[in-house]
Amino acid sequence: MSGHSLKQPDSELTNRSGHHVPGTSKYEQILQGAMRVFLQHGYASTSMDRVAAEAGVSKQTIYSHFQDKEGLFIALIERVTTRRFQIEFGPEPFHGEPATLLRRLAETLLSKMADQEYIAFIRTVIAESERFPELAQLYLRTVLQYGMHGLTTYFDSRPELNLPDSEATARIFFGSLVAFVLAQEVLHGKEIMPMESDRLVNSLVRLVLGSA
Amino acid sequence: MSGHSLKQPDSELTNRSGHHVPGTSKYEQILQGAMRVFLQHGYASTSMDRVAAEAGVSKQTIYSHFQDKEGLFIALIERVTTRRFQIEFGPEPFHGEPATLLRRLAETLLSKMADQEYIAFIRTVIAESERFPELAQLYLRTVLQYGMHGLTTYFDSRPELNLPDSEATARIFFGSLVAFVLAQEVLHGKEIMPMESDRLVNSLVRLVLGSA
DNA sequence: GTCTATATCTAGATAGAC
DNA sequence: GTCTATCTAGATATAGAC
Repeated sequence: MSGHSLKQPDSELTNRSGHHVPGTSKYEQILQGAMRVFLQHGYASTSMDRVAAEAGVSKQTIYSHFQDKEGLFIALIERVTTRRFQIEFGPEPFHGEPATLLRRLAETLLSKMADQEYIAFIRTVIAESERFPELAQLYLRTVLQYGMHGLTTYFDSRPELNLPDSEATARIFFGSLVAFVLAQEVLHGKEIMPMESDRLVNSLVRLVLGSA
Repeated sequence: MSGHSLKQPDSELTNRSGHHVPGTSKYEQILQGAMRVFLQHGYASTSMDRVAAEAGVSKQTIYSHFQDKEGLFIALIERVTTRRFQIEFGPEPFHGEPATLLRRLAETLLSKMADQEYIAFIRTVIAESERFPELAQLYLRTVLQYGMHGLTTYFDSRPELNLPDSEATARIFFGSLVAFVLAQEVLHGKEIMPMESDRLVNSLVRLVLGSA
């Protein structure tokens, strides 16, 4: 809650205290351990002792690389957001015929988000979005905005689709998919109200193309 | 994590230990205090001391009404899910012309979810969905399933809408709205990628009606 | 049933040897 | 930079008086 801030410029080679850091084996080890523990139990329920044990280092080693628990958590979520869980839609994701493109986009997104680690990651970002609002916004910028921009631009290049508001339509497209994963996976809805993701994708593609 | 389970039958008049309970002033007081603290700070970061202070009772009084911290949290979320945050769509929510009905439904949902307490509530349910999966499912059943059933049935009664999959379409409808609130409010997206909710509603209504 | 006081444990963070 | 050992605060839960 204190003086932590998101680093953009120097994030790869040094941390705020100056002693550098990544590339170092221990540093990576700590982040790996921290990822498992934080994503599984959440910020507050994770102890530094547990992180140390999971990472196979001593607690003091963690504190020599990171300022405190908050600093470690921020570094972890930053890393994981901008690298591991950056959603790549593949090469030339926003080219092709509308029906093919939309279906491919939807299926790619759903398959990337189907991973258990990704589920835990989303849950954690949402859970800590009040304590760490900048991390939530980083997630939105990194993951959502790229897709939004690409799809909006694509819609704009296809006036024959007859979409009155391409940006709002892109929101509906991604929003439906994210909400589906949220309900089915994060909130354990698939056990009590199952639905094949194909049905969602089919209807979604058809709705968007329906105005043409 | 232990022997707690969701009570369905006796939830209103007794708790598991048998000494009954609601109606009691202290009991309500505790739940009120617990709501403020738990929804603001999350489960793990909330201390029983803080709940006691916020509720204006002693800690031991809490333990005489609730088995432990988990029991209190479960009772709280159950109560709040089934009463305070049950989304009512008003009288005869699923009657009328499609365009009017869909718009009214969307606007009702968005306005109910715009409340700060509701935002905090959703965040908490998602945050604790791994520790308390039954609470997440209770939320889905209570809030989502009612709307899903109503809208799906309505779609089925309107074959002229030409919707190939009414259930999937209802998912898209509610999903878009929930995801919008999640991005804009919970994840603080409105500061970095603002969008008027009217634009979403307009496009959503038009998409659904577009196949007709 | 309700309070004050307390037992017990575990957390984050640091000291000091190597 | 890395470890073991430790300090101190705050947590859950309980004991015992009224």
